[in-house]
Amino acid sequence: MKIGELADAVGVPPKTIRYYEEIGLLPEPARQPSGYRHYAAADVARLEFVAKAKALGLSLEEVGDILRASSSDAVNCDHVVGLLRTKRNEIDEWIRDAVALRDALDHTIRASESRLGKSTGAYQCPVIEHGLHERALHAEGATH
Amino acid sequence: MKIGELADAVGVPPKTIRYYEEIGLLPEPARQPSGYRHYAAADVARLEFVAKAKALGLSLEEVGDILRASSSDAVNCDHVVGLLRTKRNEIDEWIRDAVALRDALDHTIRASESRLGKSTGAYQCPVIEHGLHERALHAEGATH
DNA sequence: ATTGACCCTCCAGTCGACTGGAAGGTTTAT
DNA sequence: ATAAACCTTCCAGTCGACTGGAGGGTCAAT
Repeated sequence: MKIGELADAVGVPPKTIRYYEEIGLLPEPARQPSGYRHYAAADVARLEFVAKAKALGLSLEEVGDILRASSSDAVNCDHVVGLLRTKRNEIDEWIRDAVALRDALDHTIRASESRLGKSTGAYQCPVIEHGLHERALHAEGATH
Repeated sequence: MKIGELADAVGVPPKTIRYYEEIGLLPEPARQPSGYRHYAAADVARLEFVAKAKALGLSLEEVGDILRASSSDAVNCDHVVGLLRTKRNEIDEWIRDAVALRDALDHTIRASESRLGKSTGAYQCPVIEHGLHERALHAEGATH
């Protein structure tokens, strides 16, 4: 299988496949006499795994960790599960921040609507004068 | 007020303040004869606004939009509220994706725990063989 | 034989929000 | 007077995950 076929099979551009190889996510494939990369079924599986893990929100580095952890001879993969658990908790935290942020914006918007046009301060805009200033304090650390 | 004092007052490094000036978030300040930037109270307010809006999850570009919208002579700021509403909806979408992702990981983790050590396939790891593969389909588009 | 689609490598650029550092001028404190 | 701590500009680098393009080789079909 050539790189374009692998690309079509998995839905990942050839450039990206070469990039994954470069950063060590995919092993260096065999080469045809022409120099073309030659892939086998196992490569489809591995690339698919990368694509899916990425779709699940893991970074390429994390995917690499998992791949390295799981292709070591160990049958044990506590390591991998631990990684996933850590990731899960990170996402959970992120959700909490995002919910706080959304709620802060809701407040800001509602408050602003009832005050529209009644500005007095420097920015001529109640959103800025009243809205964000106070609510922002509750959403700190929500940047991500 | 010199840049370092403004920096201390708001908790933003001098470098970052110069950067904000460069990209137009802050106006060019007055200069002392020495060439040092000279800031007034209004600059503290504006920078604080930037910092807080950013903490609320807005990009610097979005902050710039708001600042431009609100410092135009219009008392009306439907524009700003509209911006916030759009942002709110975006965040809401993130949250839905993230929750789906977290739930997928929960499933994966629980399933893996009950299968630990019972691997048969190429990667010697049930997480990869059984876990991510199926669940990943439900989490597509969750990358952010 | 020639076109066009593919493949190769290598280098550079993108996005956002900074951050680091060099080389030099100024202010403040001792 | 001198050192430390500040300020100035400008240029380059960082992170992650690619993407674009130049310049060239190969393969399949007409």
